[in-house]
Amino acid sequence: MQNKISKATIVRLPQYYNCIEEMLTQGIDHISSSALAKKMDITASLVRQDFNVLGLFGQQGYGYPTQKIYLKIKDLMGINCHHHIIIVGTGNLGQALVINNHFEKYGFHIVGLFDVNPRLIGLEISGIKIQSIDNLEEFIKKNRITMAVLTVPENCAKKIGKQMVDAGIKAIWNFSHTDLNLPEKITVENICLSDSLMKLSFRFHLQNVS
Amino acid sequence: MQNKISKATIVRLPQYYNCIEEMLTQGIDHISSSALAKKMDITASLVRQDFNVLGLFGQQGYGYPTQKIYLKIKDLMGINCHHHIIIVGTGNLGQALVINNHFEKYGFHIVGLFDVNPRLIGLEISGIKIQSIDNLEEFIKKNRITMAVLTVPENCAKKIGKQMVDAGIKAIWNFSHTDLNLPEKITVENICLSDSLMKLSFRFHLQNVS
DNA sequence: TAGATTGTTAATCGATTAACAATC
DNA sequence: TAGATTGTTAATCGATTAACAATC
Repeated sequence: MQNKISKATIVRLPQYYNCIEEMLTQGIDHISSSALAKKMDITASLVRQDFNVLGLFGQQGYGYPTQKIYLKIKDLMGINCHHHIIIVGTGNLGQALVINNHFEKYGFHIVGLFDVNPRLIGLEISGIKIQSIDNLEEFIKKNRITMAVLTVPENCAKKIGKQMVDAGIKAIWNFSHTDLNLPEKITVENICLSDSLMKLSFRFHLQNVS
Repeated sequence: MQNKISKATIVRLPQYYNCIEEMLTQGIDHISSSALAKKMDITASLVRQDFNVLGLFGQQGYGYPTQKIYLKIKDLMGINCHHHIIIVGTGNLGQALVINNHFEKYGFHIVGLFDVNPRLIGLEISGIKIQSIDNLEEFIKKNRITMAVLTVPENCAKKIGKQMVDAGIKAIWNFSHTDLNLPEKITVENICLSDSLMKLSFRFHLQNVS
């Protein structure tokens, strides 16, 4: 099945998930590719192509069973089971992520917070104590943590990234504005806020100046 | 020139900017497409194609003049002049954005903060007072604000988005996890953190379970 | 001049859309 | 059965790569 799931399909996967979740809450128990496509603002053909490579199947003349497809996507994304994650860097952004806690909803349970700043170490956020980054490696190994959020400044991101991977981390949600240069088998998802802001600025400029 | 700058090219534009900025600080005054490509992990051909549609030109046998190209990209992205922006929603994420202030570096000057929460209204963050969202429309009109950051909860995002556009906002950096459904001429850049987290989870799952 | 590297056209690759037979 | 809609193949579209003549 996963012989060739394109990047473009992966981007749409969470969107399908959200869309179908909403339908479930509305009590809709089946949906056609064309109805889903309309809601997602894409073509029905693309929905069917995506579902095909993802191994999601429907029934001719009827459509796709909402509940079943929903659970299957959940399964594919690995958010049906609980993951333990840590957050490294508890500055403003790190703290905001902990407090907003979009994680729990998707099965990500925060089990550790780390920082270098002695003024933060020992503080509790949402009931979790901030530890010294000196404990990082030991903590990862001892608790067999595989997933981490990296919200440290640019200048130390590469170093800490490598440290974490050496200790056993396999996936990193990277908010530092730098490329971590890690081995290919490590899954890294970059969020570069300033790049996104510049994109906005460029598109705005193009519309309003040209 | 801007007859057809593809989405893919726009994504790379801030990356070119960062790359070339770094080179400038290193005192490199010209660069070939192949050297830049190597640094960006793309092909030299793609660099030249991108630069062509963007109107960035070099010299055969020599390459591209770093300084000139840098300033031209800055110009294209509209970050050579000062923009006044406002932040609507000063919860944890909004506050983190103000405090981290990635804005100023790119010429975005925060001139207003807004929230509904009476416990936040009147507080100052980085020297800027949080106002009631009731003042929002008047403030936008009076100060001719065209760009806004939207960091409010999902359930009120659409309403506030429309309000802002009616008052004169032309570009929105949208952190609420919802589609704003605004007219096409309004530039919207969405950041959906939970979608990004799900993408990470899926890719991780694919690597480590299959 | 000779070497390097651009600007640009043509070829390839990948992703989206269209079409339609299969079938619930 | 007739209508609806899938699953899948073929056609199109867009983006990337390769190639090379032009030229600094």
